[in-house]
Amino acid sequence: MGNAIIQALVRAIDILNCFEDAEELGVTEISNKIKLHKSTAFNIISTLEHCRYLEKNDTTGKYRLGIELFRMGTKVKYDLRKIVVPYLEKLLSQFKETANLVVRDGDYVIYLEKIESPHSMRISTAAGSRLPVNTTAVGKAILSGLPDNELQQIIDAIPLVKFTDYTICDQNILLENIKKVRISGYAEDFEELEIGLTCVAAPIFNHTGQAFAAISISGPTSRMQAEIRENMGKSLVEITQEISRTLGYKPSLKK
Amino acid sequence: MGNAIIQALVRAIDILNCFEDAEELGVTEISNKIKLHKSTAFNIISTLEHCRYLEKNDTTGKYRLGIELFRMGTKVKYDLRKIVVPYLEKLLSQFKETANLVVRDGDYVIYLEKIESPHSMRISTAAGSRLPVNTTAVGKAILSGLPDNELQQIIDAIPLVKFTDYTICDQNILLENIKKVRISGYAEDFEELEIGLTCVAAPIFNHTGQAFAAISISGPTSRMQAEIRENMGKSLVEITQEISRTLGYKPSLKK
DNA sequence: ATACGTTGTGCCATATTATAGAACGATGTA
DNA sequence: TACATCGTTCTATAATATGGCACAACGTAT
Repeated sequence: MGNAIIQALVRAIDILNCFEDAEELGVTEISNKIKLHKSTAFNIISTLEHCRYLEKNDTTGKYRLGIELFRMGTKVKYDLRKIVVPYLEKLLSQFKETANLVVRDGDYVIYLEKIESPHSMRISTAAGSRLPVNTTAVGKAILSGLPDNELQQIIDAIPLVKFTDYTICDQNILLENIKKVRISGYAEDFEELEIGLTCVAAPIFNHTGQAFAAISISGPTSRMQAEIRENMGKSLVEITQEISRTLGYKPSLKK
Repeated sequence: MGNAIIQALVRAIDILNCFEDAEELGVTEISNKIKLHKSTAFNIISTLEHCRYLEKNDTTGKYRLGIELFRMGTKVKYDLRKIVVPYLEKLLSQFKETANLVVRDGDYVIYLEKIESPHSMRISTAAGSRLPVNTTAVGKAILSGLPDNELQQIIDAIPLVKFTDYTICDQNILLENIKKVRISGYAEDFEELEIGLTCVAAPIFNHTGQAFAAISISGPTSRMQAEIRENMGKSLVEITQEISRTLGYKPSLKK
């Protein structure tokens, strides 16, 4: 596994990752964070600055993520996005609530796209954000579409972090919850991530039969009554089946 | 100048840059493009894949930009964005046309944000795109806010690429055009980038008195009559002056 | 003012690391 | 069947990053 990996590059990416929770960092701060000699860190940082992946704030002397990283980030093409966005727009016009597309990234889900009501339109600040798979409807939807061994493996691996009083922090309850999702085809999240926020989600399968993405509708709990959620669930299942078929999924294997 | 630059890292970024015009590339293709031995390229590519900055398409065997690059790209914080977006929204509601925020990146401008009419709302595909400074209203706006020597330097350096019949490809005409911008305070683009597209833009100054960004309004030529453009220009100048002051600009130096 | 603890930055010999050549199996083409 | 071309692995050697040391600049406390 640990072969043919260029270390200088990995270290550079480690440095970039330091900026996940901090907006601006100095050379020494970074070198402490990832246990790298100040001089080495400086060399890498200088290189990243030279390539505009980092920028120096001349007034503070510290560094921040650079414009080139932003630019290249926008170049990442997800065919999935092109395929799914029209469906999200359809969902928005149907239910007048925010529709999301997420993909699985290991033990996390990453928001790829968010179609909101016109009121708050703009580049969504949530796009690109990352959440653990157990705390969201989309996470549970994806989990429900994984084979049992992989499902168990993830649940064993991740800490069930409590976000609200309703967050499911018990493995067995989570597993039961997911079994129900497998029957109904869609997952729900009742303020498990945030008080006042309710979500409905369904998984998207690829050609190998694995759930790797999901779409959801999210809205204030007050507007998400049982009947509406059921309609949303049905629509989501219909749509994800269509998308999965587009992606080459044949609903023959594993339920 | 070329000191303390880590080459493996620069090569990795060169590889990422290969994907600007191509969505999927193979190892050999990349190694040819940047004149790197296949084996070396493979090592770097493997590392980037390991870090999820590249992804392998198992069916084609080729590589594409990865989700981690997207995710980190969204982490790039531009305070500027936070400051300017409210103004863009104000412009949109006032003129009902698309409003943009760009920053200068050497001889180019990069679109940071684009606020569009509700009709086409979503993550703008144009955000992150890069255009030469001479072909756009925003580019000319920024040029007008640079000191003469720097202005001349850029104009000498860049090729004046022809996009449409109206693109300004003559240095002298471009310079005269920019002098007019300095008087009026705002720049205009009459189908110089694209037939049917007209823009009005004004520069944003930082605390050192240099123009480093600009905002613009763009719309179909048919709706952008002289009187409207004048109103837009006035609004843009007002707004950019306010933003520049927020950023610490003191309109004392250089006109 | 002086002294100290930081900071970011530059230099240089050494030891670690990436490099590029050759060769592999797999796939596609003539 | 034979030939190209693909991605991938291995290895010795050559090239490179490393990290110790030192410096100037800044802020803080003596």
